Amino acid sequence: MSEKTSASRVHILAAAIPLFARRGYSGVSMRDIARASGIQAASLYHHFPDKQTLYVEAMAQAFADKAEGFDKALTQTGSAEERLTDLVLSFTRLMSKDPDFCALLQRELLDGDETRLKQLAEQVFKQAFVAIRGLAGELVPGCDSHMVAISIASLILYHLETAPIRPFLPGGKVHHNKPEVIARHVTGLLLHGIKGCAK
Amino acid sequence: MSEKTSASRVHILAAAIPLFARRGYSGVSMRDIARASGIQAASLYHHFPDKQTLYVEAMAQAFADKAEGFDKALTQTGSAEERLTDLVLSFTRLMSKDPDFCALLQRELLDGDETRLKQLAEQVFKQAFVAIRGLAGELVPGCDSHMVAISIASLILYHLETAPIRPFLPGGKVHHNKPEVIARHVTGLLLHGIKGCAK
DNA sequence: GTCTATAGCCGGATAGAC
DNA sequence: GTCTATCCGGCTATAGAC
Repeated sequence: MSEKTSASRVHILAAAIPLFARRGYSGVSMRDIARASGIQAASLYHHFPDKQTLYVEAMAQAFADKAEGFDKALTQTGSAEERLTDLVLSFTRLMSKDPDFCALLQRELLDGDETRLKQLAEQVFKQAFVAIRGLAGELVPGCDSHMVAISIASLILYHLETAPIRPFLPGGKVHHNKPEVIARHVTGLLLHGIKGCAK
Repeated sequence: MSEKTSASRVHILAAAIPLFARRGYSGVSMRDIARASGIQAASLYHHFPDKQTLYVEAMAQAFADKAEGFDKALTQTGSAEERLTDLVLSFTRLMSKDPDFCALLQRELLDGDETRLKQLAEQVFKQAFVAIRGLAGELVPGCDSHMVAISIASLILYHLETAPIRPFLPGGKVHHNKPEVIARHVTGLLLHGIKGCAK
C-alpha cells in the first residue's frame, strides 16, 4: 500500500468531502474536519502538509470515485435514440444520488483555478464527454457536438441544482425532483424540442 | 432620502458585490470590503450592524438591479417562435454581460437559506419566469411549463457557467462564449431538439 | 460619519511528549 | 500516528475620540 491509500488518509478525506461540498473551502476549518473525522486538528498535519493540499486531495478522491460510475453508465446498446435515452437516465440517477458531488462540481466551476479545472476535465469528464459527443454526432451529423454535450449536461444538472429554489417558482411540484421525471423531460426536449415536452 | 439609499451605503455595497461574487461570503472579510470601498473596517459598522446584514443587502442590491433588466427583456412582439428567439438572445446577452450576477446566483443556489431563495424567486425571477412559462404554454399547450422554463434557463446559464472548464473539454472553441452563438444553439435546440443544432 | 485602538475569538500551522 | 499545548495572525465587532 502506498502512502496515498493509508486508512487514516482515506478516512479524513471521506469526512472532509461532505463538509467542503456543503460549506466550500473557506467555510470549513481544519478543526471542523478534525471534529468530523474524530481526530485532533494537529494530527491532520501528519497526513497532509496544509489545508490546500487536503482540499485538493479530497476533490481528487471525490472525483475519482465518480469517474468510475460514469464509465459504467456509458456501456449502452441499441439505436442511437435508445442509447441517448438510457444515458440521460443513467446520468440523472447518478447525479441525483450524489448531491455532494454536484455541489463540489459547482464550487469548482466557481472557484477552481486552471490546474484543477484541467484535471477535472481530463480525469473525470473527458471519457463521458467524448461518448456523449460521439452520440450527438451520430444523431445529428455535422452538428456542433461540443455544444450539444454541454447542453445535455446543463439540462440534467440544472434541474438538480435549482431544486432548492423551484418550490418558490410558479408551477414547482415535488415530483420535479425525481430523476425519472427529469430524465424523461430532458430526453423529450433533446429528441423533439419543447414539442417533445407535451404530456 | 431614507437611510436605505445613503451615498456611503450604496458605495459600500457596490464595492462588496464583486468581492462576494468572486470569493463567496466566507472568502471575503470586512477588511477586504473596507479596502475596496476606501474606508476603515470599523466604519462599515456605522452603516450595517454586522457582516451577515451587509451581505444580504448587497445581494438585495445586486438582484434588484437585475430584475429591472429582466423586465425590459420581456417586452417582445411577433409570433411565439419569434418571441422565444428574441427572449433567449436578450437573456443570454444580459447574463453574459454580468458574470458577477451569474456567480452570485450560483452561490445563492448552493448556500442560500430558504428565506433568501424565496426572496430571490419572488422579487427577481418571478416575473420573467411567468412570462417564459406563458410562452412555453403557448408553444406547446399542455406541457409542463415549469420544467420547460427551468430548461431554458439551464441551457443559457450553464453554457456561461462552464466557460472556464470548456477549453479543456474536446471541441471547445473560443466562439462558444459569444452570447449570439449560445443563443442560436439554445433556440435551435428548444424549437427542434438536437436536430435543430445541425449546421 | 469616519477615524484609531483594541478586545476577544478563531483560523492555520508547529513543537514536542508519548 | 495521535495527542496536548501553543504561537501568531486575521477575523468580527466594539469603544470612544474627533
